Amino acid sequence: MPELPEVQTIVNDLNSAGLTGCRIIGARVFWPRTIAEPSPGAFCRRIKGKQFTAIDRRGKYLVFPVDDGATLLIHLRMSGHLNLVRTNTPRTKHEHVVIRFADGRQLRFHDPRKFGRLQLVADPAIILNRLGPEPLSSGFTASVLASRLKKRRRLLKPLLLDQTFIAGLGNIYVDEALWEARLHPCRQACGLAAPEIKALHRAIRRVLKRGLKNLGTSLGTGKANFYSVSRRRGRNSDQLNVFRRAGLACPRCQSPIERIIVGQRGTHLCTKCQRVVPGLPR
DNA sequence: GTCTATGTTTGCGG
DNA sequence: TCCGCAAACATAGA
Repeated sequence: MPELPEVQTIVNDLNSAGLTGCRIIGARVFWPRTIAEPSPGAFCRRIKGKQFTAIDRRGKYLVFPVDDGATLLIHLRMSGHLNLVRTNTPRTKHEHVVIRFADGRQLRFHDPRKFGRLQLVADPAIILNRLGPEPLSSGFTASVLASRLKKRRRLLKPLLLDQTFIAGLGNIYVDEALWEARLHPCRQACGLAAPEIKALHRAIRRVLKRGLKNLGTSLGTGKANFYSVSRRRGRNSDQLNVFRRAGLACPRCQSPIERIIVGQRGTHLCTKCQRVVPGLPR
């Protein structure tokens, strides 16, 4: 669920809360598998007495450099949330890891589906360098995208979801970007014409910036939905043009949005605006 | 009550 | 290289 705009919103919230520089007085783990490395016991011992020197993001990872040189990486996967609460707040059912700070606050990792992971590593680059370019960085130009697309024969949808191709996109923003760029999710990456690549580049950046401006996308009322720190909702769902809108009118041409499966993922598109073979009727 | 789908990532087999 | 599938889980919605 949390994609780049949602993760960045959480990072911003944690920074506003002034979490960097707070002394960590201890940690507790209630679901061991949530700690990918080291062991839960070692994790608690090593983080105790330290502090975060910054809070950052790379792709969908939250990145917390620790003052002893290690780095805490958090990946929220499907249903992870972070709650920042006072010490005396009762622990809720799905809060699997609690990090206690000297100022009486706690950062709690809440994750009903238990897919999310925390890892404390010596060298985060080993993990983060695998990721593709940051789509909102200045280095991510249309020509960078073009040269990467040219080398790949895969379909656009699964390729854009591949974090080693481009970092931070998930199902929501890929569908939105492809609609915005008028590209069918089943187009082959190496088959795009130059103007189409430019349109895709613009669309990716536009939908991510819009998501960020709206503090992320929160859908419905479900518990497995995106909330920023301490359950604050984003309002980007109002801005979605196709995602979870099957049967509703395409905002551009009024024909109904369809939902198909591409690469085993639910995919939303307008088959009138987004043609597999451009120029030809579907 | 039962069944299905789910916004992520990884690893496997073909 | 690329694809499909399963697994890690809980919950919402039909």
